[in-house]
Formats: sequence, C-alpha cells, structure tokens
Amino acid sequence: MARYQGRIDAELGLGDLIIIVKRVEDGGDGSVVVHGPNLVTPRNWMPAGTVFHEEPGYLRFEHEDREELLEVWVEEEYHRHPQPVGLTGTLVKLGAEQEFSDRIAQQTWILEDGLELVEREYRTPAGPVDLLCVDPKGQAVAVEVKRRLVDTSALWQLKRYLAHLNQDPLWAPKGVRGLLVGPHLRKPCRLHLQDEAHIKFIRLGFEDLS
Amino acid sequence: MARYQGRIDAELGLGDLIIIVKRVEDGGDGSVVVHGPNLVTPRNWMPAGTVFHEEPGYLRFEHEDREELLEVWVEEEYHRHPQPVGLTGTLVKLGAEQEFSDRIAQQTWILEDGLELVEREYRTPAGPVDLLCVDPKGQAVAVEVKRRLVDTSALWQLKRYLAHLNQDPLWAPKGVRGLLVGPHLRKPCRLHLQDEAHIKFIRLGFEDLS
DNA sequence: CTGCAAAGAGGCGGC
DNA sequence: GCCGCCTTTTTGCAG
Repeated sequence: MARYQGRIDAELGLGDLIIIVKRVEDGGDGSVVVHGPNLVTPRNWMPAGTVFHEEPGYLRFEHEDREELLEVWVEEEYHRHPQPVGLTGTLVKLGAEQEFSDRIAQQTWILEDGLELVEREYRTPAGPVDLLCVDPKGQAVAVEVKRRLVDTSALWQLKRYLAHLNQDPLWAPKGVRGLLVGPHLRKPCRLHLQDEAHIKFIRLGFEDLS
Repeated sequence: MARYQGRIDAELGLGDLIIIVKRVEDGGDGSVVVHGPNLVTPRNWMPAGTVFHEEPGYLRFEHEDREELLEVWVEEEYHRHPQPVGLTGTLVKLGAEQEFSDRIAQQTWILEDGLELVEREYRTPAGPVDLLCVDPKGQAVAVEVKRRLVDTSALWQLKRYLAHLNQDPLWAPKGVRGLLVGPHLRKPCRLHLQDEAHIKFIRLGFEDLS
C-alpha cells in the first residue's frame, strides 16, 4: 500500500510490489521506482535526489527540494536484496531520430533534386529546424524529420518554423517552403496537407537510406 | 551486458542491472524492465506480451508480433527472486488533468462572467475540445485546459479546434473564440497570443479551484 | 535557469 | 486497428 503526494495525490491499494531504491550510498542517484505486476511504467516513482527513511513496515521516500513524498506500508516483505553498485554499463543507441536525421543531412538530394543543406538544427524563436536547405532556385526549404510518424502536430511544428523563417530578411524575399519527411503520414495530416501549397510530404524510412 | 533489436539497435555494456520480468505464468503481462544504477527510466525494456527464454548465463526476451528482441548476457548473478503475483493494488490518482478539467467544468464562471458549459470533450475531427461553452451573447467559446504548462503546441491544438468549430453551422454564425487555461504561460506562446484576437489565456491553477 | 523536442516514449480512451 | 492526447511523463540539449 502506498501514497504519493507531490505533483498529484495518488493512492495505491494493497498489492504485490517490487521496489527498486537506487540509493546514493550504494552508488545510485537516489531515484526510486515502484512496480506492480504489470505494465512497463511504474505505479509510483521518485526522482533522483530522493532520501530514503525506514521504520518497521514503513518506507518513506522524500524529496525535499521538490516537495514530493512517497510512503509505502509493507504488510509482508517477501524479499530484500541490498547490492552496492559495481559498474554502470554504457548504453549506445543506433537508429534513433538523431541518426536518421544525420543520414538525410548527408544526402539531401534524396529529398529533392539539387537540394543542398545550409544548416542543421537552424535556430528559430519557435525552436530548431531539423534541416535548413536551399533549392536550385535559391529558395529556402525547411525540413522537419520524423523517424516514425508524421502527424498533424509535426505539420504545425513546421508551420511555426516557416512563419518565423518568413520573417527572416535572409530568407523571406524568395519565400520559404517546407518538407515533412518520415516513413508514414497519418491520414488527418495528409488531408490537411492538401490545403498547404508550400508544404510537401516525402515518404522516407530508415531502410531507404544508405 | 545487453542488446536490444527492434525499433532501434541498442547495446548496453557490462554493468550492474536489475531486471524485472513480469511473467505471464506468474500473473504478469509479459513486460520486462531492465534498470541500471540510476535514472527513473529503464535502460532497456520490453512491452507486454514478451516471451522469456533462458540458457545458462543468457536471457532472451522476444516479442514475435512486434519483432523485438532483448538479450542479456549474465556474467555474475547476484540474486534472483521468483514470486508469483498475489494481488494487484488499485491506483487512484487525484489532481491529474481530468480532475482539473472536471472542477473547472463545474464553475465555468470562474473563467469569464456568465460563461456556461455546453459540453465536455466536444468532438471535432481534430480531436476533443476540453470544454465547449457559450458566453452571455451566445457566442461559442472553446476552452483548452492544461494542468501544468500552456505552450505553443496547446495554442495550435486550440486553433485546430477553432478552425473546425468555425465550419460548424451551429456555431459558425456568431463566430467561435478560444480560451487557454492553465497555471503557467510560456513566453513564446504569450508572444504568439498577441496576434490572436480570438484567443485569450487565463491563468488558473489547481489551488484556485474550490 | 528556461525553453524546446525526442523517446525504442507508455498508456488510455474513442471510433 | 488507427487516431488523438495526457503523463507525477523522463531525459537531453542548447541558449
């Protein structure tokens, strides 16, 4: 049985739990996760920097700075296994959006004939444009890359960028258009795109890149 | 040491791990989480429906439908504790967006004098409007509630709804305007709002509601 | 610190 | 199944 108070109030009824306490004294960061019998996401958790206090049948996890508190009442403890941390393994990820975007940046012609990269992560007040390119006519092309799914929010994200780029004296004169790039276009977004003369979708998956 | 292949490729180097296997045979849903010595989020995981296979020093978690595979090579096993699930506790959350929205729905006058609720979760093709209201003049008011932070994406979300409502013969004649409600307005959104004559922000936190 | 967006996002509810 | 959206999102990064 547990209670969390902080960003919300939450009560967790009696049931089996697995609690991982990543204690600072043991080499952890002070975070805590409380798992139930299913789901990938924990039932309760506490962020890094949490302090652990214990009394018989009662566990208290407190994060003073954030004013968060997690209490667990233990009716029966099946098992406990303290274990100081020896080694933290390094995690390497390949094929996330960063790499997808990298690869496209190196072969922008795959998007459109003669398209050339100007800058990656070009900063606008509304956020960074994945790829800023120019076409053979010298018109700026803002490219928003999604590794999985291009939906309406991606379209609006790109429209925000375009709105800002069209204020930029460097690009505004010739106008700025946009490209949405990803392996799949959601239908509502496709419909919306019909009304967007200056934005096109280009279907491209990881497997299409060399 | 672990390797994940599926939505991406990931390799996790040698290090201490805690693995929770929520086996179906034990009452779980077949999901798996692999935790390192820090962070709330697991280093690796597998979704519900994963099948577990084991050989000495080697754990294999496979999800055939999704074509995902997680392999773990065990150099030294500190401990293992099998435990069938007895009871799954019920989790009750208070103070999430649902309740925030509920409370506002019961006192829409707190947003504007004379504002009356027409419908909650009013469906448009672009998604559900949190609160659809009418003002004393009979004009429709679409309200988008955010429990934490009102940012640009919330603004565009509301604009999508307004675009659809302004096509609706029931509301279009008198025009439809919008309200963004939340405890905090991000600056880029505030700047953007200056150009939106028909959308206003109302600062309102959980603590302002009775 | 704020702002912004990705994540192997997960999970939920609606249609 | 697709779609939209909330999450105690968490995490990372840049200005």
